[in-house]
Amino acid sequence: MSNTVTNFTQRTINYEKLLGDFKVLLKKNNLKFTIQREVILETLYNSDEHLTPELLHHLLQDKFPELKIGIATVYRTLSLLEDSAMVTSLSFGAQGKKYELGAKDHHDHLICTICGNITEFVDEEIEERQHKIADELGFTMQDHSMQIYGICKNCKQ
Amino acid sequence: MSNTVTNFTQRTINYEKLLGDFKVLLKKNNLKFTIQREVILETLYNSDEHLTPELLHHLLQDKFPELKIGIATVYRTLSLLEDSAMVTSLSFGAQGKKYELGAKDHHDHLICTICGNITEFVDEEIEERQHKIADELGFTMQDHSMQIYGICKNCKQ
DNA sequence: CTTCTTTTGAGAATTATTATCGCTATTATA
DNA sequence: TATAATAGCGATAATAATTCTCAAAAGAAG
Ligand SMILES: [Mn+2]
Ligand SMILES: [Mn+2]
Ligand SMILES: [Zn+2]
Ligand SMILES: [Zn+2]
Repeated sequence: MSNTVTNFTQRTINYEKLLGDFKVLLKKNNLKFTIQREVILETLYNSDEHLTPELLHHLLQDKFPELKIGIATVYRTLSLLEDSAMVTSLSFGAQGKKYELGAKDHHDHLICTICGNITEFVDEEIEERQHKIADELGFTMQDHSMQIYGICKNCKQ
Repeated sequence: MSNTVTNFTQRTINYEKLLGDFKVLLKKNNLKFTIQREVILETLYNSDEHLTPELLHHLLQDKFPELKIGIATVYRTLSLLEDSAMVTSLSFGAQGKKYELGAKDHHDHLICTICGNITEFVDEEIEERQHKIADELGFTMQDHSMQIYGICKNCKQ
């Protein structure tokens, strides 16, 4: 059990709970609950992918054309959600960031350098070592991110 | 020994060797050995920091004002060096990349979220686990990067 | 409703990075 | 060393990603 690599695909929180948390957060900070913020949260929730702001914006335009959500609102809301730790971002070697809802359990990423696909995993041994290392070096650890780059099964053919 | 966290500060290659390698690399690819490429390599070698292209450009302007090195040359040369695996880059949550000479041994990073300082470390246990994980998931691992974010000793006061 | 405040979309501005181009420096070779 | 061929250079224009500005619209509270 302690040596296995686990793949996450399941959500660990339901949408109603998530939305409730979001509303509480907003109220606590004197922010308003807007339709834009709601549909952005919902769209993130319903996506299993890691989304760029641009891709998220396209999804929103497709699903909610009547709202005409602006790209600035997407950026603003992603920042808000990230600051509140409701989403996390992943920055790649090259350009841009990708966001995902943080309502999943913590995990790290295996990224195919050819097709760009991302496999998620978590390894308890590594998680433990990270804490030990931060302690030893006098850091109060807040977060960490780890990416393994390689060529996936498909791309090896 | 196998449970210790090691801090790297020393170089593992001397400059003459590095420069020789660079010249070989250039010749092999029909690229020319220019004074700009040389001083960029030298400046990277003499810096212990992780440099942004912009900061590197400033350093070059200070040390070699007569060359009037352009920012485009800095970007071009960093890309060349990265493609040739002579430097590696680190991309942060927010904006931009930072580069460092890859002539040091491989290591990961502990980054202070307040002052931005970077501590380097390597942990053999983690390195091993990373290989195992890639194998298990059918990836041919090419590289990896790991950052631990936290608050450093100084900033805790 | 009315008032007060926050948020929004559009588009301008900014920042980081890359592309273009005419001139210059390097390299190979005679 | 002189010459010719070619790659690299700096300046600057162009792009791409992100942030800012601002007037109008929407949400919260009473
Ligand atoms: Mn993920
Ligand atoms: Mn480093
Ligand atoms: Zn792939
Ligand atoms: Zn610090």
